[in-house]
Amino acid sequence: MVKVRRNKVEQPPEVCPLGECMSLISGAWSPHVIWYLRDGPRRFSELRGDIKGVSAKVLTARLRQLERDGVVIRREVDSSPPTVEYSLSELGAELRPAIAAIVDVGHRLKQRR
Amino acid sequence: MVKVRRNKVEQPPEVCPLGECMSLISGAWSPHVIWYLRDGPRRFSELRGDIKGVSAKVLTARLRQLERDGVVIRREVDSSPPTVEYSLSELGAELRPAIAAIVDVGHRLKQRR
DNA sequence: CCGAGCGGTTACCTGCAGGTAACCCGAATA
DNA sequence: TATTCGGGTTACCTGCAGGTAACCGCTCGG
Repeated sequence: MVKVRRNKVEQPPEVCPLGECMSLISGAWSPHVIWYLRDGPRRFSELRGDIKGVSAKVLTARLRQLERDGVVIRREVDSSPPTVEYSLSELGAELRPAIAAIVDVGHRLKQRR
Repeated sequence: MVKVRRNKVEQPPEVCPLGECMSLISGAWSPHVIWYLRDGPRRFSELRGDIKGVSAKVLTARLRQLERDGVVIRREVDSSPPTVEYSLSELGAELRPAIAAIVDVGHRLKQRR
C-alpha cells in the first residue's frame, strides 16, 4: 500500500497551441482538403471526386472556412467554362507535415489491422 | 480565354488512412490527452488540471474512448487513497509525432498573430 | 465529527457539423 | 432545342459531442 503521489504539474506547457491549430483542421473534411491540395491547385469538382463521400454543400462550407482562416486560396479562373481553383496558402503549406504525420499513422494502423 | 483543364485524378492516393487516424484523435479533447501523457503516466485529476476547461464528464468520456481504441491504458493503483493512472499504449505513442506536428504549427500560429 | 479530495456517474439541455434533396445560372456540346 | 457540366446555394432534418449541475462512496487530515 503505497502513499499516493501528490506531484505538482511540472511546467504547465501552455498548450493553447494545440487548440489553436486543431481549430484549423477540425471538422471531418478539412484534413482531406489540405491533403489533396498538397501537390498543387485543384478545382472544386476534382476535390469532390478526390474526397469520397463529401457533399457539395459540406465541401463548400469547409473550403470557405479554410479560406477565412487563411489556409487555402480561392482563385476564379477565366477559362471556358469558368472554373475555380483552390490551393494552399503559405500557412496551409505549414500544415502539410502535420497532416502527413496523421496519414502516416493511419497507414500503420491499416497495416496491423 | 483558356480551355478548361480536364485533367485526370493522378494516383487516387487511397486516403482512408486519414479518416482512420482522425477518428482516433477527433473530438476536441483527445489530442490534449495524448499530448499531456507524452512524457509518462498521469492521474485523472492531474489531467483535469492540465487540460484547462475540460469537465470531468467529458474527460471521462474521452479517456474511455481512447482506451477502447487502444490508445491509452487505464491502471488502477492500489495506493491510499486508490488512484487511477493513465498512460499511452504503444499505439498511442505512435500518435505522438502527429500531435507534436500539430502543436508545432500552433506555436508558429501564435508567433505570427 | 467535518470537510476536502479522488474518481467518477447521472440527468438534462444545446449547438452545430453533417447528410439529403432540390434548385440555380451560364456556357458548351449534341 | 435539350442536355450536361461547373460551381455552387437553399431548406430541412438529425445525431451526438460537449456544457452544467447535482450527487456518490471512500479515505484522510484536522
